[in-house]
Amino acid sequence: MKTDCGYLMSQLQYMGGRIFEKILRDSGIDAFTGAQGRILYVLWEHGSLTITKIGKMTSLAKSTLTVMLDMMEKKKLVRRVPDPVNRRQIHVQITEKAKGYKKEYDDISNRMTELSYAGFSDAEMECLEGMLKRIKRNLESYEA
Amino acid sequence: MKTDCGYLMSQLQYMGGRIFEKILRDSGIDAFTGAQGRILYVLWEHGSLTITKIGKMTSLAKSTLTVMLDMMEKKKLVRRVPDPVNRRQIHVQITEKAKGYKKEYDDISNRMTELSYAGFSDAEMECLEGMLKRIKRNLESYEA
DNA sequence: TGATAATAGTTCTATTTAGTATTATACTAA
DNA sequence: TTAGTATAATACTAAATAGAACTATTATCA
Repeated sequence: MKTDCGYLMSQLQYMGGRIFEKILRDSGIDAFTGAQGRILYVLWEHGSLTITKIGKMTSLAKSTLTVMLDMMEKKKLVRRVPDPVNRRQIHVQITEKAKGYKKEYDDISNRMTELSYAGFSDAEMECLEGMLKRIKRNLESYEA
Repeated sequence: MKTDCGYLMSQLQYMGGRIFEKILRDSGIDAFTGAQGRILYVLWEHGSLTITKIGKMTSLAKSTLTVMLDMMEKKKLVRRVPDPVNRRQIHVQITEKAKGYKKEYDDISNRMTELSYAGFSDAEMECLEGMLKRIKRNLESYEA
């Protein structure tokens, strides 16, 4: 079947990204960007993770993360701690400073959600989320 | 309602982008990239468009398009033609060379669709597409 | 054990994306 | 008609993203 879903999702990504960055800045947050927020998102949840795990959870490539984490370390949002046992691994720890931004970020995420899914019923949102998860599984099994 | 749809869509974007680029390269196409393909997509349809219109159709910022079109012009995929009447406007024309890639691109798009939406019924795809369009309208009315 | 493979991260390079400021042109209204 | 505003595109800067090649470490197994 012919569909434009892929194209539509790109567009939502561009627009949504611009809007999110703007709301962040309008809220006076200059400590981190939207992209950095997506990495913090998994660290707010887990506190400390290896880079490989962050890659799995965010779906970002590892070379992307090296760069992002460099920046975030410079801004004291995260800390790299080598694993004493497996010396190949680096644990990325979230700092107290970054923990302090969680609430504000959640508020902005919620605003973004309200704005994006205006007019959606709960059932529709669940339906959408379910389908996105299925697509994710499809892509993951292809990439693997 | 709490949802992860935004986060999920970012992830699909990252994974899907990597996969698409890889399929492009594995298909022997090095004349353009996935991002450039999204711009060609609207030009294959319309032949010639002003930069502002390409921005509207792709949802890309105009400063993004200046750079992308520079590259695509260098690769002879498009041509910039000033409007003789309104001298502020530039018409971006697709070249014969770029037209020749349409079929291959469509084939790859179709493969990407099959892979992404494996297990989806036609009704589900239409449902998804409808919801994405609604989100797009919501974001557009916010950005305006 | 020692060779080889696998894993974890980084570096380097190139592309993509967008905000802000700027230039040039067109439109509008006093 | 000209002053002010809106529109169209570019220039400049900075960040985000990923592939390929690399280093270092750990695991495997003949």
